[in-house]
Amino acid sequence: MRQGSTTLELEATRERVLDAAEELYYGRGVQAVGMDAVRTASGVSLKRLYQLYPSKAALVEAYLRRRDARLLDGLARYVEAAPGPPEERVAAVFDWLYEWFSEPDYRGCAFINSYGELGATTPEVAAAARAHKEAFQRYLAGLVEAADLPAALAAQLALLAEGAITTAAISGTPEPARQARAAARVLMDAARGAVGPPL
Amino acid sequence: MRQGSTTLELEATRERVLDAAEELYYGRGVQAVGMDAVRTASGVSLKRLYQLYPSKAALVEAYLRRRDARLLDGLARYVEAAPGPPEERVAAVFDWLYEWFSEPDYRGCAFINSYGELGATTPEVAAAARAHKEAFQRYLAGLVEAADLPAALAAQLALLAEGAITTAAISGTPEPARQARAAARVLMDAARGAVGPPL
DNA sequence: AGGGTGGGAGAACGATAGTTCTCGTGTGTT
DNA sequence: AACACACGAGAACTATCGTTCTCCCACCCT
Repeated sequence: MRQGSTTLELEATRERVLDAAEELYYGRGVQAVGMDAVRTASGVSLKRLYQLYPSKAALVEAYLRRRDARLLDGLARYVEAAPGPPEERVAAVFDWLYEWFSEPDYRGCAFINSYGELGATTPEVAAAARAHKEAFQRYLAGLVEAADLPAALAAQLALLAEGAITTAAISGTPEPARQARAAARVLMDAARGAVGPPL
Repeated sequence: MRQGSTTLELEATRERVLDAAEELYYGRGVQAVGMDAVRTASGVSLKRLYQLYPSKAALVEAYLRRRDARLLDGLARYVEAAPGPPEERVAAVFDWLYEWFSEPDYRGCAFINSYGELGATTPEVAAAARAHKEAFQRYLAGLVEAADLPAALAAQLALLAEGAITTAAISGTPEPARQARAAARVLMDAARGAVGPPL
């Protein structure tokens, strides 16, 4: 424990590793990326890498955990900054999606991708995907409630968002965010028009 | 070309191989399944396997091609059998989804899963996913047009369906099909109410 | 009946990946 | 100044996988 081993530097190295891992895993898929690629991209030696994360599985878990937190934080910050009535905040979710889809390296939802790749063989990955989607739904449900809209609307809006996420990835255009936003507005208006039944 | 080599038997063996490959690839992910597992599951020797499909990539392509055809055929047959006005056929799409999601081994859309796993490294897989989703959208667009609904509705209904597909996979329940169906009906009603603008 | 051919089982081969080990070097401590 | 430790670079080890090869048996035709 001489030099470079302060807790702070350790944490900074962890971040560097996660930065590299995230870009590689998200961009190419988890299985397609070896530990050596993470080492090269991060500039952290294999030895230190395995000190920080005792196995690739642990690194993958950390990648998903951080991505979950960052995505939801980013969404919340974006929505919080959106002006207008609560209903407008719900619509802002889809604007956020549009910006996300427009990023040049957009390749869909890391959790859905990981689920398809590893969900069947690695229960932790399946659990991470479930947790992430549940957290997203909870957040949406909060917005829906704040807008005084029926609770059942949240699940429907989530479906639109999820559909937009995969459709944008596969088709390669951010347009699905717009279509989802328009559909969301129709659903909200309809729910407003008749508060009780139409679900 | 003696025995067992008639074109018919060849085709039957191909189907056996594809049956095994489909179950394994869909259930565990493509990368997680080796050629040896396909050989064991199908009972077809490695030599014959490589005669029928010259590489794993070729087998994967055949798997996706057949799955594409079967899914869309199954959907079309289901919808065609649905009684009622054209609008009811659109709703039937979501009933079909519900049945699909209820299958015990349901694990989401093979194309989305393959895209997440291999789309970045294997352009053929990305293309297959795109083609499949486009075909699905085209089919939906046909139903929407037959129901005299605005064309833009098709994309929105597709988003609901896609969202339901991944949400049902990750959450493990078929409920998203119901929620999507309800939302679809609201969208259709709204489009009917005001034929031109609300898109 | 006998030989040649097709086919099956599984070994073999080369590549890749996850993980660990070795070696050399530089640095802080005594 | 010398030692001890930590670290980086990369080899090494093991397992797995895609693909091919070898060996052998059984069958069909003459």
